[in-house]
Amino acid sequence: MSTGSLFEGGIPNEIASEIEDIRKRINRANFLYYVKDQPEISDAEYDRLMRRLQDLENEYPEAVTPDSPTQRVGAIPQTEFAPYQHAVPMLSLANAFDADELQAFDERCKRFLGMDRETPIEYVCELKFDGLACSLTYRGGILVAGATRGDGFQGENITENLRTIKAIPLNLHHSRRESPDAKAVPPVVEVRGEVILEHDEFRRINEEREINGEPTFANPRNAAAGSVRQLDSRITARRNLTMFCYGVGAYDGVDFDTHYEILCALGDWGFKVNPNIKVAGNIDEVVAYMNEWETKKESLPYDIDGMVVKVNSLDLQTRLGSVSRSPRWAIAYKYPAHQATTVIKEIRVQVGRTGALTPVAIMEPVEVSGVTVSRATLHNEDEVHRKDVRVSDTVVIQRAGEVIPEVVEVVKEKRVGDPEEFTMPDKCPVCGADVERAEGEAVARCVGIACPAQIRGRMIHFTSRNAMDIDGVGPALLDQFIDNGLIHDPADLYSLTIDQIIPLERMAKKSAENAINAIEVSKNANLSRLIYALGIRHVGERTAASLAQHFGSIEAVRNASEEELAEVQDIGPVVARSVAKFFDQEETTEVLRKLKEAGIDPTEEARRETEEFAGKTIVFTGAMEKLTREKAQELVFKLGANPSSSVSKNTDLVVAGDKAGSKLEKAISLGVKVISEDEFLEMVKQAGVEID
DNA sequence: ATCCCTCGAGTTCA
DNA sequence: CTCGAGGGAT
Repeated sequence: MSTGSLFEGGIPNEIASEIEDIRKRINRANFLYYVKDQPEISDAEYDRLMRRLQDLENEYPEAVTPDSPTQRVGAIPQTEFAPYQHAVPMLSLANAFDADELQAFDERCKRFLGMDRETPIEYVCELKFDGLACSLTYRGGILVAGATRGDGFQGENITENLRTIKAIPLNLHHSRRESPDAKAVPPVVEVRGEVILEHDEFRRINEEREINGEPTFANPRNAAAGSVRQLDSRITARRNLTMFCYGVGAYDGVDFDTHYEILCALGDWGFKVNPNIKVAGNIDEVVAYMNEWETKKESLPYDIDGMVVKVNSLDLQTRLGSVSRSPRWAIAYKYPAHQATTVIKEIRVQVGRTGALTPVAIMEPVEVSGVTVSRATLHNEDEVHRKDVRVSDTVVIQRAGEVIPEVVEVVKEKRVGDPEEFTMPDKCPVCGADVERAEGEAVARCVGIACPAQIRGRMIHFTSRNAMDIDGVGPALLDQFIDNGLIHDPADLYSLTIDQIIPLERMAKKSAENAINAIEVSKNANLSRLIYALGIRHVGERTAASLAQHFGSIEAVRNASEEELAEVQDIGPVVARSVAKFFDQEETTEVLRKLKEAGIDPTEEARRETEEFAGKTIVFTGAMEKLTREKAQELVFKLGANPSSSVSKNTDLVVAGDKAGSKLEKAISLGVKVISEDEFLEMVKQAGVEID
């Protein structure tokens, strides 16, 4: 066995230098790709280098060092994380929720420093990433430890996991900059930042989990936190996390004058520093930055939940110091939260007009994006079990599409004891009739014929805006009619007299007249509205319009056989059976008789095919000024077009009003023609119709 | 049998 | 707005 010049520590010299060379090239490629977003070598070339290094290291295991790029693939599973004591505590920041509170922060700083109000303080504004705060410790420029923030004083040692994140340098660069203020890599430095997951990667992970039947993550932040705290770092390695660095904890052997200098130095050393940083000369510029990002944040490929404002001068920072657990020299401006946590007080079961039983979560009221929310639908029994929502649970809620509240997930760690699982009652909570859930269906239904909840629901539907449009007769008034035995079915509305209404609670003469008047006006409703108003299962606005067009009168629909019904466009066996069954019922015959008696027997106006609209599929979105969406749909239908509610490649035209949302986006991405309300009205005029 | 497109139904708050 | 399911095309 020969030793000597050819061998060093058991490794041939030329091998040692090749290993070193490959590592340098891989590190540089990683830096350019993950930190700078400007790759210089191809993926294939990168893979080739990686494989060569892996081979060499397999052959010479002594050559493996902790900062070798091969070590990013993850280590074997751990049983738990060791606690990690932060040398300098990772403090939390005080919050500001609007511009006034930022101004107050500025004044507080000045007062504390004994400055007059006119002298501006320089601030650094940064985006506040919605991820997991972590700290990285480097000795001699090599990553030796990484930890979560934890409670600020003690976190968890997750070095192995953080090592797998490609945006984190395993060894620090010596500054590439020539400028005299460039900082050399210090012997010891603790760097802080936020580990996040970009939207694309978040989506990819959830799709993968969905396929594997695993629960999906509610948001990128949760996914990032879950990934970073994996006991098996090989899983973390597959999650493509990234990290933005924004500060330092303990450090030695380097001097800084400002926070901005620190950020520049971090960039020089090879960390990923977010480019959207602004040095603001005064607090007004800070407010401008905040306003600017309120909308611009939507276009970022990752989530931010606000911004961070820091006094730039480290000297001033030191003079300001800290109060309890947060520094006086920094503040976090938080955008209004789109999510919040609250507690489930009760899971109530509602009965709809079709008898559908819907579980609804009644929650401790909580503010979500500007409104107080206290209830949210849980859709159906399966949904409740899927999310495993139980009474007394703490849940995360959000407003879907910025409007309708929904329960995102249960915070399992906060569950106390073992609350009972939700079960759908087997008797209707309103009328006590049996509850049935059809084979393969998601909804359970009350089978009661005379269920008051269903009757009430049918009445509300009958009078609703898109049905008979009886303005001034709302749910409260209908309840009184029903409770006083004045009406039993929708047709009874037409035999109500003003003397019957006036004695009712909170009913002035004027409102009574209005109600009677609105009922009278509704007699003019067209056939499709009447069919829709009857509330036949599976018959909504579109199907009602089809039936009206095809048959022309209620009588004709009633006399149609199941087979004849199924011949109508868009009506198949299920809908045909439902319609036939509806008209077979004695109650229906009775209602129709009473309606006719009241003079309600509309015929459908034939559609007038126009050149402009015939055969076109049109979607209306957003708020329009001159017309309601419903009126517009009715109008174009009469002119031969097919109004639709969703945009697809079959859509010919999208009319976008004010504040149009996802439908407009979809139309643009599909290349569907989009016009404004004014252009639409012009088209209508061309078609020879006047709008009042 | 399977996929895609639509429609229907239920829901929240100011 | 979203989910589930019916209808029709493939």
